[in-house]
Amino acid sequence: MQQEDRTSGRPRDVSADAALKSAALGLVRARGYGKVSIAAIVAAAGVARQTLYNRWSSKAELVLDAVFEEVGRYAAAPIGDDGTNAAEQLEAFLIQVFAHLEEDGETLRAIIAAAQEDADFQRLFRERFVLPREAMVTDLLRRAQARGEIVPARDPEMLSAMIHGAFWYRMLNGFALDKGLARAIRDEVFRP
Amino acid sequence: MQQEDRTSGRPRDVSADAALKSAALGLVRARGYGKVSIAAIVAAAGVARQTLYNRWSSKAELVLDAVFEEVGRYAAAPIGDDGTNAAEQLEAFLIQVFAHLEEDGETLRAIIAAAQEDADFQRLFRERFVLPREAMVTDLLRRAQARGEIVPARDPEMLSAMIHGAFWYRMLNGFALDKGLARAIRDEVFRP
DNA sequence: GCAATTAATAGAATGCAGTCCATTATTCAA
DNA sequence: TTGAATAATGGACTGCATTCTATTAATTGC
Repeated sequence: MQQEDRTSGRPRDVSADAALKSAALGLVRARGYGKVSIAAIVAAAGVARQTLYNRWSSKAELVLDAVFEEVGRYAAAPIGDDGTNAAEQLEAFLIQVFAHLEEDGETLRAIIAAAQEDADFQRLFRERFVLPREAMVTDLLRRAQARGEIVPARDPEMLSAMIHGAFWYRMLNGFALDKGLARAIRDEVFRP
Repeated sequence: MQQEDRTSGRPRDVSADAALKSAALGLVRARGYGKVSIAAIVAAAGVARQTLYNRWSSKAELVLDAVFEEVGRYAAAPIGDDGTNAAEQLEAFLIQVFAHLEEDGETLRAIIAAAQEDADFQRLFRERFVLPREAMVTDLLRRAQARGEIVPARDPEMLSAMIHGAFWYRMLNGFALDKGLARAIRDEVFRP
């Protein structure tokens, strides 16, 4: 989605944006990404096919916007530095993420797949979705390191990649993401 | 690919198998998975389209066979327990894997993508490719644990998932896999 | 009003994976 | 030699994402 202010010409129908995102969100959650066609989305939104492609350059981009605009709220704010220690914070974060992925995990897998087939989309997804979430964990670990809960020798960036990697790897290979996994990751990161 | 011994009927043309795998391997490495069509593969192999689908049920299955039959040799044998310690063994394993992925990383990414869109293929890929490689690292870590190089409290399975996860995550997000990454993973696993 | 500009629309066109079909080929068993 | 079984083949067919085209609609500056 790109915007630009023009001085002449017919203006964009702003309601089409919301109609398309809403249609995409509803259909993808109801039927699954692979079962939803562009034709179905534009029919549900009541717009022409080209209207979609005037705003997004692929189905994956639209769905990224639609599903993860709402999800942008989940874990969008940096993990709060509440009274608990970093181990508790990390486990709580993972439990929250896994709970959301019960709803949207199939869509996230489809989006990761789409990113492998389209370099532009890969970049968009990385900047808009992946890196911000990676940074949340990195920051959590850095703060913990500053407080002495993690020894200075460890590398928060590498740890964050290993944490995210662990559940991506499990998810992409068809395993469920449950509280046991959250606990196991926590225990490996904060080993005694 | 499934086999069955029959007592009558025209036998499979065994040369078609090799011709198809060879054509797929050459084309995918030369042009990239996404740029190679089924039509191009069967034309290069000199067989009819249906002949391919008599043997494999999708392009992804054929390419999995074609590319990773050869690669089955790379890191196929359990990591040798040579004189070195586990940290060295892990780093050497990762360097070897990353070197092979310089050639076939794009194909692996395409195969991971295909696995997200087809549950049957996901299972095949997991059993034939993912789990054996995961087990190699798990075994390495278990042996190291038995020798006392890793404290008993740590979980080799979780560690192995974090190790593989770390480079999958990096690879799927468009980052290069280099010796620096191998070293960083080693250092995090065998932290002082 | 009129020209220029950009959007929305319906529908056709393209390219590709995977399926279906009719025909021909090869083998085994009787 | 013939029939049953299965394979190979060429080509048609389906479903889908994405692009292209021609037409109509809404806007601004004159």
